[in-house]
Amino acid sequence: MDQLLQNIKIEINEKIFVKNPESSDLGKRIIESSIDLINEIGFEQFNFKKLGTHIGSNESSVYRYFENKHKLLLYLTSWYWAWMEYKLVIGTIQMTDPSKKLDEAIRTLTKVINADSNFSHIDEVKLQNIVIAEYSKSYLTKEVDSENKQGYFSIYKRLVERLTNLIKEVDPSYKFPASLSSCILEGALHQHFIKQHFKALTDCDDQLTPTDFFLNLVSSTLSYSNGKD
Amino acid sequence: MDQLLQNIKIEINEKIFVKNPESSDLGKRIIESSIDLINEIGFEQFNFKKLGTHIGSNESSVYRYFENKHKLLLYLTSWYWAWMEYKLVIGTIQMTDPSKKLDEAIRTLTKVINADSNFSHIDEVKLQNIVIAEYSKSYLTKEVDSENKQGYFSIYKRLVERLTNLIKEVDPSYKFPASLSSCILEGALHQHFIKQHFKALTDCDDQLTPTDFFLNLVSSTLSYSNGKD
DNA sequence: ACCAAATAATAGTAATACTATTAATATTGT
DNA sequence: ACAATATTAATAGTATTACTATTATTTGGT
Repeated sequence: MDQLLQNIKIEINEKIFVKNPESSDLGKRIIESSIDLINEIGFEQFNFKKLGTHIGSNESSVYRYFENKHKLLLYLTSWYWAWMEYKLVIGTIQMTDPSKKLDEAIRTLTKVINADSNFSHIDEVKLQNIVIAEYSKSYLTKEVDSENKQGYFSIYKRLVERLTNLIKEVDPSYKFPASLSSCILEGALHQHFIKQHFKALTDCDDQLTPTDFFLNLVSSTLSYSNGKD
Repeated sequence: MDQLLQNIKIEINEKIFVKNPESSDLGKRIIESSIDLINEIGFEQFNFKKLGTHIGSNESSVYRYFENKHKLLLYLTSWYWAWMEYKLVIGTIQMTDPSKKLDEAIRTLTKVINADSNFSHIDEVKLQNIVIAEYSKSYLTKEVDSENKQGYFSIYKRLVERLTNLIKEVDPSYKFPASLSSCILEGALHQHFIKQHFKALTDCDDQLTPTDFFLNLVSSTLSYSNGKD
């Protein structure tokens, strides 16, 4: 897959950035370093001055790429979800059995990224940790409706929709395909977070994973018309 | 229940506040007004200067009650979860059938608060909206582990645990009681949020509610040894 | 070598998140 | 009633943040 990914390009809504960070070396360093820094000190402590220092450049140079740190977070998380969507699509494209497709999709969307999945300048392991710890902050704002209208969350929404459709294919009679889909995506992030910080609130650890939990949940909730279960 | 609630007192971890807001009129006005203000302008835009103006008092007076706005959010959300726990306990105490108890618990924990549930100086409808929109921000921080150690999240954890135990009672063989419990509590907030802001990501609306979704999810996931289903 | 674009450096502003000090007001004990 | 004490309000000030504006310097293309 690494080779494949070398050649694809992840497209992010142009309104999210002032200047496309993919278009220059400095831009790429901004992305690379912001992932490092946010992962290390958290989104609240993170700012463009610290980022400037971190990349041996200047605060004002960062502002030529992103209006503010909120937009940068939207960029990073959009990139993550676009990458997830890509993995989901290529991982299930040749499958015909709906239940196997759904199974594979859930695995892709809920598992921990392993260190060697790296390509280009983006460290996906760190990026996933950022998404786990910070994604909610990108939409839990007073501006959510206007930003949603501008399409800032469209990649994530498309991904939820894809999973919803896979659920519908398996069980067209199920009443809550969209709710289940959003619950899996958001719930997986939450389970990953609490398995790190509130161990008593989950049964998941490195053996029994969030993937196991959601596979079990889905297989017992849906009526599989053909194939497995 | 309103009468009952008049007489109970919700106890919050003393480390969360500098001076107990329940101990004075100004303190109560701080709580009352902060709920109004955060609900209105959101947690990011909210600060103690605006709160001071709102209660016809001074910024520095607010600091005598809470170190910072993060602590105030911890106070408000702790109060909410304590109140939820209370409702859950008194709503299920006289029940004997585990599956009916669980059913009632899920209803209590996932439904929308209605306007007339008000008592004292706290507007529970607004407070629930705050919890839906802001609760995640109280623990998605770099300080989460140390604050957890200090017991700042103990009420919420106890509530998840209570629900976990109800799940275990219904189906002792189920492998993920804690994950399901945390998933319901956190997922309900999420479904309420997306039904307001990302309608395409959920099947829930005012007819088909998050409560319906989670009741269905739980009843199909657990094996009910006795009673319903 | 020269021009344009990109980047870096510097400075400055308004707002935020506080702290410290003092003044005014309420509450309590005798 | 009145002094002592606690509480609250007002004022001022600081460090940091989240930017904007201006100018200087570097870099790459022709």
